Amino acid sequence: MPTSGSGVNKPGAAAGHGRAAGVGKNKTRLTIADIAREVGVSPSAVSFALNGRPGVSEATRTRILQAAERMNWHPHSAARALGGAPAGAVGLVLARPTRTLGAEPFYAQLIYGMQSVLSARSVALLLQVVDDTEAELVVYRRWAGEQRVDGLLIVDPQTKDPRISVVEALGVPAVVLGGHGKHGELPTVWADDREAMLETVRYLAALGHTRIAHVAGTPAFQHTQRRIRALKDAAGQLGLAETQSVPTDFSDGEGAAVTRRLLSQPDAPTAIVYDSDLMAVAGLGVATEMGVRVPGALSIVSFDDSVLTRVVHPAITALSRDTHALGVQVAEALMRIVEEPGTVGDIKAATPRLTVRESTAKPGR
Amino acid sequence: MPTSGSGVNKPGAAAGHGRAAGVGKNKTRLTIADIAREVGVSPSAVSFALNGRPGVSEATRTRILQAAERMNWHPHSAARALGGAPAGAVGLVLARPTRTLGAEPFYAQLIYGMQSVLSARSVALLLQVVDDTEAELVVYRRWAGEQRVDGLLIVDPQTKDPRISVVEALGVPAVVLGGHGKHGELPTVWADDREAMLETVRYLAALGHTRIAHVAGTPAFQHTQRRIRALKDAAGQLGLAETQSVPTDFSDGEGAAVTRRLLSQPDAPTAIVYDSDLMAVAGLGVATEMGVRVPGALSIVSFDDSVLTRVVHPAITALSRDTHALGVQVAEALMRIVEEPGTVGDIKAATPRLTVRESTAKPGR
DNA sequence: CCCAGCTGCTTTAGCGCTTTAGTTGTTCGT
DNA sequence: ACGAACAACTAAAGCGCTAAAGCAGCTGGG
Repeated sequence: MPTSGSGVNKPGAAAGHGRAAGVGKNKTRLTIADIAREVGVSPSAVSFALNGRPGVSEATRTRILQAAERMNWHPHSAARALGGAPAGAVGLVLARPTRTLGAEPFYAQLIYGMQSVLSARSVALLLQVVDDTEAELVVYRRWAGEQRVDGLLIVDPQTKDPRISVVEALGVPAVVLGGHGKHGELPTVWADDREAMLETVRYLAALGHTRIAHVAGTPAFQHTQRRIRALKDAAGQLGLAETQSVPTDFSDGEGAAVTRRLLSQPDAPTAIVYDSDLMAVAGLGVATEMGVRVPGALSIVSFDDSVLTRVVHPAITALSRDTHALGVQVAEALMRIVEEPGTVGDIKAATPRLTVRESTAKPGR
Repeated sequence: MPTSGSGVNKPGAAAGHGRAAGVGKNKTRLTIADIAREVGVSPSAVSFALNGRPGVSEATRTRILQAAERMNWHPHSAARALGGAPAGAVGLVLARPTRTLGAEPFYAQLIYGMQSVLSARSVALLLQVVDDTEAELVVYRRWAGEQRVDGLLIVDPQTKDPRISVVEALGVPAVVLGGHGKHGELPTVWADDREAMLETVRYLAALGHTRIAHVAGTPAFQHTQRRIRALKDAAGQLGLAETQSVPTDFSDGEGAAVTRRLLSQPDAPTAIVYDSDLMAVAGLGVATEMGVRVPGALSIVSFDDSVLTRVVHPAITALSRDTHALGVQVAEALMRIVEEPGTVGDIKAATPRLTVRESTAKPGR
């Protein structure tokens, strides 16, 4: 039912209708007609002047601009959009189970980075948080139908991602954040997770670790798969026999539970790589609780960096990247594809670099 | 020729018209006119049917609704808005220094809670992150001028908050999150910070603490002031001589620095209350680093709760509240004030309750 | 048997802006 | 000196939708 809950709309309530000619002018919006009257020209002249198009003399243009400024006029976004202009907004949908959401500073930083590009162009960000991919698709369809957004950012690409084809079919320009390849025609901004994982494992191996575990994220995510594969490949190259990847749902609870299980094994790993900072911190907590000294008996690496990893003790070695800068890159790509579709290819963001802190050391007792 | 008056005006000339309408890709939006044509009625009949207003028979209404459904039609939000309908969006501006932003799960949870109300009504959330209050005002002015939002949520009210009067002047319905009183005519959703602080101090005093410190947030925030005052009052009532509040910028860095300073004093506090979970964790880190045992030699309480406090060791005693539920309350108030201005008064949210974990105990030696 | 009073539509107007097609008044080329 | 080219405007149409007004056809009270 496309119609049912149409926003805040409450047509019935408006029945009272005080538009009578009698009483003082009801609060009307300031329009270009007002400016036109003020300056003594036609509305179209005002439009020309405001949009920097030819058709008015410099003198008139200046007078119009000054009047608009003085009267504190702003274009009515709906009126512009109706004429075919872009909506002036891009959309971001976050599909995350409640618990984990918000624990990760990643999206907040990303959004902040995006804003520095968007707000410079006066483009708004429409944000929606939903429960699952199904709900996400509904939002995309609605936004597209309502012409609310000019572009979309799709995050956390999955291995078989239904969103790609839906968004492509809707014809809304979009950028995928997070993985290389397999996004239909949509360009992607991606970081080299594989290389990052390889670097991490090489480092741990160089320290002398052979039993390395990987507390992974949701297997449905492409980047999870890539990291798992990278670990396996690295293990092969370096001759590490006992590596393992354990999938989780990214929650601190599972991170803790898996860590407890790993550390209880007869041949417990001497190093654990966590796919998120929150899980790494939770893992550190478990180690402390079990009396496993970090980094003495266990080295810990987080695949994501943030205040979290710095604030705990010992501070956690992490793969850090400039999330703010990533947001800038993403937003720029998005603006580009909105303005000139087809001109944007895949963009490689900086590879996360290992920031060594206090949680990693030679394995020993 | 059902509707378009295209026959009236120089039919020949219309052929050469602007858009590449001539050949092939006729990428026109689906409009109610299309539905009207399909069903064999006028556009207004379609409008009536879709909006559930009288003026069409039930039979026709059904046919129209089915056609709309089948053709997957969605109302063009700009067209509706232009007619005077609400924009179908509410705005939230976060003014925060980069560093601290994102470290706090609070806003993510709040937004998630708001969405459960907003998305049920198909109202979008416009989010903007800015550097300071000045920039925030600019955004409000623009959004109001562009008629982009129907309502605003103002967070972190300050002691002398310039935003209140600006927003009131703009005439945009708004709700203030966070403090009681002094918001002009704007209603507020507030939690009883004072009571929460009193409860905390009473608890600590009951444990036997007399030297209690408070690592506060930014003094400009109303809630910071309220907490500082509450601590002072509690100290008076309970006869605690050496309490103190130290303002910070909410960052983990200052939280750590202040903690270090406090613990280095000759008569170091035996309990510290932190205004944010991030600072509490940072403080815990400093204590660990300085060899001050928690809770043995120092009790720690966080004024905000989240995964953060649970994930560290020892887990931190915190004032917890249901942020998601708060988001729901806020969004409901906002929707209400948008639809029926004047009917919303101040709303008191649940008082944060002390969740005792492992970081608090009797003061030790 | 006429018309007030419905019901169920259609027509028309208009929201604020952009855009295209005029319409002046000037200046220039020859 | 006279039309052409141009500059600087104005007029008007139209984007998709809602809402007020209009208008057929029917009903039923007098």
